[in-house]
Amino acid sequence: MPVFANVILPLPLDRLFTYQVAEEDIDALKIGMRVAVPFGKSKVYTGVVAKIHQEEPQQYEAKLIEEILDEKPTVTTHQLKFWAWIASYYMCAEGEVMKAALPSAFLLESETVVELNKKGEFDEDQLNDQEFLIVEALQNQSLLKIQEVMQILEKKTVLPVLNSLVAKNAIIVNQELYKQYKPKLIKYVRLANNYQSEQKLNTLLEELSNAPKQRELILQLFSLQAKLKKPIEKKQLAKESGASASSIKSLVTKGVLEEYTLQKDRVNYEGEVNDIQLHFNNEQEQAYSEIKKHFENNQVTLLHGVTSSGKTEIYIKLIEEVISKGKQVLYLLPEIALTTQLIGRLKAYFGQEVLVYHSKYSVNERVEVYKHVLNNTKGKIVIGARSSIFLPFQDLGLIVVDEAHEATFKQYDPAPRYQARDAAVVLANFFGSQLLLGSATPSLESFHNAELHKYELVKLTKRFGNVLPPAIELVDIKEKHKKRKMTGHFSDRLLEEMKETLAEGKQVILFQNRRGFSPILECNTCGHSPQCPNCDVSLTYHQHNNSLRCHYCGYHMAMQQQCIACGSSEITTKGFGTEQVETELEALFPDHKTARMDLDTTRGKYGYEKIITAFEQQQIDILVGTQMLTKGLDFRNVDLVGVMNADSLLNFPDFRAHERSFQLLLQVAGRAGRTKDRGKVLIQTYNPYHQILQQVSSNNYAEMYKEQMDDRYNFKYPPYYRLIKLTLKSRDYNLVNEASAWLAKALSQAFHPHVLGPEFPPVARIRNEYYKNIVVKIPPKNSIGKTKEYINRVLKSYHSIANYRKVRVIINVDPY
DNA sequence: AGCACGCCGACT
DNA sequence: GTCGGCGTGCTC
Repeated sequence: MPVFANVILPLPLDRLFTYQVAEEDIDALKIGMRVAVPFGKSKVYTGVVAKIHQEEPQQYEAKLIEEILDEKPTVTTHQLKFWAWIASYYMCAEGEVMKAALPSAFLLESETVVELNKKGEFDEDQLNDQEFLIVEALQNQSLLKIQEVMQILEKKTVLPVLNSLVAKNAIIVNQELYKQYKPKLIKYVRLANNYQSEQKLNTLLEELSNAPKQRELILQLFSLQAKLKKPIEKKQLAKESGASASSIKSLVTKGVLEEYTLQKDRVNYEGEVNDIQLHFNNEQEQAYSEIKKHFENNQVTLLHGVTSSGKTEIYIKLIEEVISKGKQVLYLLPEIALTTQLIGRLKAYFGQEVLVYHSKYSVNERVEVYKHVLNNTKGKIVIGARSSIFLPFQDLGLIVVDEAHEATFKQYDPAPRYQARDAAVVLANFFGSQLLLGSATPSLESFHNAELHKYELVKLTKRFGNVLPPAIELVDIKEKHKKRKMTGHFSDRLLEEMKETLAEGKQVILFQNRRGFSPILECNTCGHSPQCPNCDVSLTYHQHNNSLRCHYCGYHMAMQQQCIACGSSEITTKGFGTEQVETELEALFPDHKTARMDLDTTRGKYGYEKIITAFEQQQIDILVGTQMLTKGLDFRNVDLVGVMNADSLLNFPDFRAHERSFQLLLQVAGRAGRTKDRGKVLIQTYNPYHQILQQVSSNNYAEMYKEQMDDRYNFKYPPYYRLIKLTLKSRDYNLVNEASAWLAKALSQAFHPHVLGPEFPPVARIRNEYYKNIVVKIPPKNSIGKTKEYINRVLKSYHSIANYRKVRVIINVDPY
């Protein structure tokens, strides 16, 4: 009986593909293994086996699986089930989920390579110019990729040329898989067996008396061995002895030393493990036992604890208990908060048990973490960003979602557009594991769930060590402007407080939300401001390299001295960003060290850490930054936090703008006064009577919640209604309009009046592509599954209209 | 998504 | 006459 396998391929296609299993592979092949399969005319893809069966396909002849890439499954059945759920809920292909779920080193793609046909006889005279070029290139370089062939010939369609060469027996064309994951190999040295006895050794040292460097090397090797009591790295020996690599080499050639290699784990923790005792206060003790009680009933629990109320200690205690039972723990954090601070804390406590998984890790590092989790070999605790929900857990006992309100748990692009916090609930269900959502400012969705008793709620209302919450003061900059009390973007109040704080030797954080508030150029004469040629946005001014840039497509040009439209040289910058704040600071506080933390200054793997460390060690007095400042950072010496302008947050055109402003402002405020002294927060605004700002200043979550929920109810938004956003995109402006109008009308037939749009987004053109949005609102009583089914049906008929097919439709379920 | 196949305009 | 452009349809 022939055996077949359904394979998930890393493509945005809505189905699996069936391949035949070769006779000799039938016993070896298991569900969850990776296989290399031919696809189309020339491609080879890595796929994952989702099902093995004996139903022969009737419509086509199944191709054979080319190769099995695993000895045992890389993907667990839990994962396959989870992938299927994600694909169906977030309306995308399983292949897209697979791409997000597996480290890219696991998914090799084939590449066509060309080499000379050494066996074949051919006549060079029979080649035309192009063919000759290829043969000539192959004489210098044994392998050519298609890309390289294209470069040599300076054209795109190279296949006819290659085919002709194959026909003339000149070359052969092969499919080559990309290189696999590479283990990290370290070279070690040791004394050869012959010299292990003391007697032999003495003779050796005598022999080497006229080769002092080599003699020193041997002695150094011994002292290192005695000190470290573990294998000696070649590099380290060279460094310690000051000898060159060639001295080592000559000792190896003499047979005195032996070289050998060992595989080194990239994910190693070499720091110390401290025996830290957790001391709970009464409130923490209470919260902890409540959480435990809810967990016993398998309830998702929401921990609503004000900033620095000691949530982390509670997590640690819960984690400790779970791993002591031999189960695994997943600790989810928003990407941005994944800094050394928290990881350091957990590693100091749990040592080798901690694995870290996020996007700044290299492909190879991710493979190692993946394997450790799969085999349960090392580390029971995974700290990671949203994608770590896809790791191959065996026995997951607990998931902690920290800063659970954070929008970055939702993936925006590419598909799968999943919300890791929500998906974690499903994941926890699969494993029967406990789930804790932690936040100082829970999202309305989560809090609503707690109200409905879908989740249980546990509160921490006091800051740890009874530190008072920071005093929050609103500064009316409209009035300050009137009374001429502003210096640049600083009010007299802010300057006053800053001077006082700095005088006490304390630090200051200034927060400037860059979004929608970057400096743009404007001509005083005609009002023109330079636009991006590819996107519908104004270019923003970047002082550090004196250029104008587009944030969407990266287009940039030199700063203009004259207006492009009218030639006037009277140009001003409008709006302000972190850079400008920093410049003003340098003039206002020349004796204090300032630094800036935003996307520009934190590039690179350690950019972020450098600034944080410098600030921690108080080499920086004033730190200016964007959102990044708000996440999970713990600075002991900060007494003042200034928000340069709160209005840009509040005026953001989004139904969550108010909720998000509240969260952000309270998070920023939480950076102030984390120790004994009461911190101070100044929020500058044109609109101090705004209800959100009032609620922030009185730290009144309950009131904010009630008011926002009323709005959501009245305007039919989440958490009452669910949303699905469809975005249409094309280079053809008219076609986007036409196609989106058609789609909106088709959807309205079933969902009227709950279809919004089509509408252009605030930035309607990006990289020369036009965008238009349609939002479907799903009333609470309607089935989400049925709604999606219907949308899929509409999309099917949409795609059957040939003209509309070139307009891409992006589906975003529960958009943020 | 790729990638081949197929049908039309601008060049030797 | 061909080269090379993009539109169309398929991939087990």
